[in-house]
Amino acid sequence: MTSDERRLRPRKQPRQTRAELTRQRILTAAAHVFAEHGYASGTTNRIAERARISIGSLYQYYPNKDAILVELLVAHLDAGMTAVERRQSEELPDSLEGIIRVFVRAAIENHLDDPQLLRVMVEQAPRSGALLERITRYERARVAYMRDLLDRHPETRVGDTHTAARIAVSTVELAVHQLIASPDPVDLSRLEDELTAMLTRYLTAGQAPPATG
Amino acid sequence: MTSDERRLRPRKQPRQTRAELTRQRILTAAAHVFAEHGYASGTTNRIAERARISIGSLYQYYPNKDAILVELLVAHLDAGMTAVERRQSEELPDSLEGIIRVFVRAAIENHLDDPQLLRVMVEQAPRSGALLERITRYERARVAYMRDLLDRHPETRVGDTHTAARIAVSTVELAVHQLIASPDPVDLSRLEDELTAMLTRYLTAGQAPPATG
DNA sequence: CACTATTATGAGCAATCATTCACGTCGCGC
DNA sequence: GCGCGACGTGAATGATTGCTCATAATAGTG
Repeated sequence: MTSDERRLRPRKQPRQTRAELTRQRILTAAAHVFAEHGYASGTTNRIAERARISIGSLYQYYPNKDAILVELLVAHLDAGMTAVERRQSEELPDSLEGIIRVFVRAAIENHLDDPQLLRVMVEQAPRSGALLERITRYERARVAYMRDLLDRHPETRVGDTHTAARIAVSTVELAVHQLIASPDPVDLSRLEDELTAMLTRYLTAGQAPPATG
Repeated sequence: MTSDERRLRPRKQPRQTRAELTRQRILTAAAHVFAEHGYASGTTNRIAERARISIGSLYQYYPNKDAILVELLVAHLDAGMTAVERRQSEELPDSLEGIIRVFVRAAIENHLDDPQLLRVMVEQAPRSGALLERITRYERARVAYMRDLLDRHPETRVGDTHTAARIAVSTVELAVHQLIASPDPVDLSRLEDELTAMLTRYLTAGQAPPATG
């Protein structure tokens, strides 16, 4: 067990259902509070108040404030990864455009949940070693997955699939994030179409797939 | 004068050169401190210490901590806007690709300065009314400028130039930001080429410009 | 030099926050 | 129903922070 893990893990494993419930109350309360006040002003006391538990109980399950945000973030990252993988294996699109569209759609849906919270998690999360490493690992996994898709697909027309994958992953993630959280949000289906078009044309070097009206 | 401006403007107009120098010391010190510690931990006392002035002097010129970051950010935004406009009028590229490339290059150069500080400014800046409105205004100006270019250019092949401009501006800004600040930064000239290619193919619907090898 | 406006100082205030700990309350096996 | 460990409580603590204000130093002017 690293010192980081000791600093982020729950201090106590719940043994009664009562305890598990309290843990959950804390998490949902924290999600609301962070989304509304940001990380710095999302105080542990506010979280406890919203969860209707005492501040002491909060510290029974989370050793410090960071650990709460980390748990929320990890849950979100996990959800994102599994969603992409599940959908890719479910929908099995043929064309590269279809594959890209699945990616884009997954990203959009992943951001609909609670854009405010997401913003806080991505931008204001404490950049401590453990979390940073975790995020980097997810990022790499996504890029590797994308690169693999590109390498296998015959429509791909880019020289360096690694760089292309990085650009594609970043672009989807960030553009969706930004344009949904914007004060004047774009139309979602249009966003999906445009991003899909942009990336597809980029990755296929603008060559239309064979036999398409 | 709005209440926001009263809250962000310097408390006192410098009348002696000594004062102007102090203001400048504060700004540069703040840039370093924010870049190194982030906004929350970049305390006013630390800034004063780094600037080698007393904390009291700092508050002679900035009514509060937010105002310092705002001044840094506004300076950056101004530099970005004028750089794009200047270069567009200097280089006068014909093809849409050339125009896009100028955009991309300007964005990249704008980010080379101090990526850490930029990150803090973009992500952790206080989302107070005045600043938010200011950022939004700049964003709109950039989008409008881009849209105008698209509307005028014969190679443009997108239906909704407004949405396309929003996506293009966001993509360039964010991807450059992310990929330069990454722990494993991409090669800059490659980034320029790839982003230019992606956007050009998107905006021209993948149709190569006439007479190009 | 003397006088005033401008600039500089830094100890200290008031507020906030994360976290602790000594003490209750509850659930469950016997 | 008793005893013990699991769970819950919240006033209190210690540290940090943004910012003020009474006072001192300095520059400009005659």
